[in-house]
Amino acid sequence: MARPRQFDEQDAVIKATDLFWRRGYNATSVRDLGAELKLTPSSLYRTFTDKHTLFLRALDHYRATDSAQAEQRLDTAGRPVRQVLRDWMLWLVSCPSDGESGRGCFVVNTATELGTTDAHVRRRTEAAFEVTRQALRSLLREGRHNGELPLDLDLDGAVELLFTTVLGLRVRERAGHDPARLATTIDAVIQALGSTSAQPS
Amino acid sequence: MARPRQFDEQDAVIKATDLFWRRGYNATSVRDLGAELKLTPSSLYRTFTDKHTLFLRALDHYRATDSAQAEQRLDTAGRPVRQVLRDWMLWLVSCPSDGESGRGCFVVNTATELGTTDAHVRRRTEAAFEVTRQALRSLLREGRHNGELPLDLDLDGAVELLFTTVLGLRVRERAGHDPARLATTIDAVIQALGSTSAQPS
DNA sequence: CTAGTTCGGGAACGTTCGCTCCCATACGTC
DNA sequence: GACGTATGGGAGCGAACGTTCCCGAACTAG
Repeated sequence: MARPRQFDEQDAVIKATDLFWRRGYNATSVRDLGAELKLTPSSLYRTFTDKHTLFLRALDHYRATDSAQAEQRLDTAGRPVRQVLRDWMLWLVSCPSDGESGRGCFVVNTATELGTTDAHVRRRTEAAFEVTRQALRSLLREGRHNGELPLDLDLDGAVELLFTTVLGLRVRERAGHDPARLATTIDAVIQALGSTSAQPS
Repeated sequence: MARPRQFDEQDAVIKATDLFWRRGYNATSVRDLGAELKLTPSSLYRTFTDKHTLFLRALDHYRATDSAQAEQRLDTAGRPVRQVLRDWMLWLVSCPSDGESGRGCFVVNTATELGTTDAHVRRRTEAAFEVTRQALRSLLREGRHNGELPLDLDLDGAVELLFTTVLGLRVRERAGHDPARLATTIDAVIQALGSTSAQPS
C-alpha cells in the first residue's frame, strides 16, 4: 500500500530478546531498545504497540527458538538416554558461550522478575516449564521402558528432580558459577537416576 | 546531642528487606520505600545514604536473619542427617507462608536480577551461596562418617546436587509451583544420596 | 502524475525517577 | 531558659521514564 519498512521486524525481535534476556525487563528502557534495534520511538511503538507487548514478543520468540532447540536436543534419536540427558544439560549451561556468558535462561529470569505480578508473563513461563517437564517425562519413560533405567525408577520423582536441577543450573550459570562445578552437578543428578549396572544390548 | 529519631532504624531495614524481596530492586522506587517505611525522602537519605546502600543493608539483614536461620536448621543436634535435610528443604519452600507466599529467596532473586552487573551485590550473594555449600558439605561429611550415608558417597557431587536443587526449589517456590511437587523433588534428591539400607545404632 | 498511506526522524508530552535543599520542630546540653 | 544540633515534612531539583504527535520522505495503487 505505502512506504515499506527499512528494518526487519523479526531481526528487531531477536535483538530485543537479547537485550531483555541480559538485563531483564525493568532495567531495559525503551531508549536502550531503540539504540540496540536502531529504531526510533515512533517506529518501535507503531510496530510493537508498547514496551510490554514487545517483551511478550521477545518471550515468545525465545520459546520458539532457544527453548524449542532445547526440547529438540532431548530427542533420543536412538542414543542412550543418560548420554542424551548429560549432553543436554551440559549444553544448557554452556550454550550462552556462543555469545557472551552469564545470561542464564530468559524464561527463568523472567519468571523470577515478573512471574509474581504479571499474568501474561506468568502464563508463558508456566507453559514453557510444562513443556520441559513433559519432554523429560517421556524421555525417562522411554529409558525405563527399554531397560536403560531401572524398572522401579520413580518417574514423578525423577522428573521433578531433573527439572528442579535444571532451574538451579540455569540460575548458577547466570551467576557465573564455575562450569566444572555445574558439570559435577550434572553427573551427580544423572547418577541419581539409578544404577543399571550394564547397558542392555 | 539533638533531636532523637522517631523511627526504629532496624525496623525500617526489615520493612525495606520485605519490599525489595517481593518486588526486586528496579521495581521498587524510593517513594514506595518511603510509604512502606513511613519515612520522608529526607529521613531516608540521611539515614541510609541512598537507595543502593539501603538495598545492601537489606541484603545484609536478610543474610543475618533468614539465611542464618536456614544454616542453623542444618545443624543436626543428634537428629538423623536425612531427616535434617528433608525438614530443612521443606522449610525452605514453605517458610514464606508465615507471611504471604511466592517470594522465593531474596539472595537468589537478587543474584539473577543484579548479580551480573553489580559487584557489591555479587560479592554478597556469592558469600551467601558459599556459606550454604559449606554447611551442606559438613552435614554430609558427618552423615557419611557416622554411617547414615554410604561410605562411598561422592561428597563433591552430593553437595553440588543438593545446592543446585535448593536454588531450583527457591525459584519454583517464587513461581508458585505446587508444594506437593516441590516435596516430591525433595524426597527424590534425598533418596539420591544413596541407600544405606538400615540406620546404624 | 497524482492521491493515498505508511514510513523514519525527532521534538516534546506528562509522569515518575533518585535525590537535595530548606525550615520549623523537638530534643539534649549547659 | 537559651543554645546548638539533628530531626520530620515537604517542595522541588534535573534527568530519565514510557509514550505521543507531527512532519517531510518514500513508496504503491490508480
